[in-house]
Amino acid sequence: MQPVSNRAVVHMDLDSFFVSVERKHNHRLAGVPLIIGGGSDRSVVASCSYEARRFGVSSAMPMKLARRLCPAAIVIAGDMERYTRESQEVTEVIRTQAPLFEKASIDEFYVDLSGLERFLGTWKWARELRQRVIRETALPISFALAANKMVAKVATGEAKPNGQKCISRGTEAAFLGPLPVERIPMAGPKTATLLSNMGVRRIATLREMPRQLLERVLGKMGGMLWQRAHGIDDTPIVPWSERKSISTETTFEQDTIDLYAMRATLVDMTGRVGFQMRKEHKLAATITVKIRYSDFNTITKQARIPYTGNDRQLSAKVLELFESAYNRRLLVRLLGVRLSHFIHGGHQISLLDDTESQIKLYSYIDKIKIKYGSDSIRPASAMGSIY
DNA sequence: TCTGGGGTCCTAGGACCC
DNA sequence: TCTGGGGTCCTAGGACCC
Repeated sequence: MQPVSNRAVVHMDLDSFFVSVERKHNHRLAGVPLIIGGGSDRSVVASCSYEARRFGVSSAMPMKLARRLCPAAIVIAGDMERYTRESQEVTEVIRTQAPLFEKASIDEFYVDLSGLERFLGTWKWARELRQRVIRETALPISFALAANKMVAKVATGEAKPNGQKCISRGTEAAFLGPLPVERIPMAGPKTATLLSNMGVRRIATLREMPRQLLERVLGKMGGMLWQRAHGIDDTPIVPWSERKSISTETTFEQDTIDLYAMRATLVDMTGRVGFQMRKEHKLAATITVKIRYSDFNTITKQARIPYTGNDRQLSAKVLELFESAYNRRLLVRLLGVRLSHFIHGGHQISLLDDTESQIKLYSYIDKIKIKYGSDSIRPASAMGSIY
């Protein structure tokens, strides 16, 4: 017998969030095809309005192509700081109402209403929360209510834009059945192609597959897909989790073989991730350097280091990793730096390498960055950086 | 039409230890 | 003397999400 889930989960998703924020502040943008994305030739679409989608524009599409598909579209660079602020406002509205919620991304939330069903109507509660968000933030939002996160998320996708949906207990399989498999979260293009080659396109068909077969072909993912196809998902609502890595990447305007520029860019990026890490009172034990060549081949080189928050030590290791990884005499498209394996620690612990005066100097530099912005000060070695 | 940037999690092989 | 088996850590790569 199937264990009966008694959970009640609401998934809420702001409709084309970046577009909605822009329209909120400029009413002339209403009703027209609108694309948010970088101005560079190499950037991609971050968000687009439904009017633009009608021309075939979609998220993550190269801007070049998007402009060609919809030449009439208004293109806006976008302002992540503003989006983050507006997202925070929505979060606060939900916080005042929800007993337990998870912020899953800048525009997505899960609320756990398990156990409250006997005391209040969850559907009514969720509808009222949605109306409150719309009223207090002037941003359109959709939601779905279901027995678990996965079904709720899929249902929100079906409710969009500006809609709401309830999948009542026991009807999960019937709801999911006709949908294409890629509608299941975590079933991306690769998995969808693989399943399609096995003759599986709809979730109902996936459900008929022997679980062992899926596990053989897709490993852990296979078992999870099989469960999800049946509407089963027991992942909990997690209110907060500490981030496990800090990274940054730069795609050059034009591919380069200029070693001086590449090294300077790496030092500059290391300074930025290092600064962010210290702001969060973390120290890293792993550094990863990423190189993407012009042919899109991508390699990463990672190394364990003694816990540090020191830019000089981080940069030295980054450059060392780069030298050992950069072995093709080929144009480079992208460079990346990532810090991970953190421990909590407000100050330097690498006393062997850091004199007291150096520690003071570095904390002074960070204070300047906090006051005047992280670009206000940088080492001379990052001066050739091509931003 | 050549494909951003910031993340998470999984896999597989090798090193190393007992 | 030609060879165990389990556990854990590390590295590289890849799929996926927003």
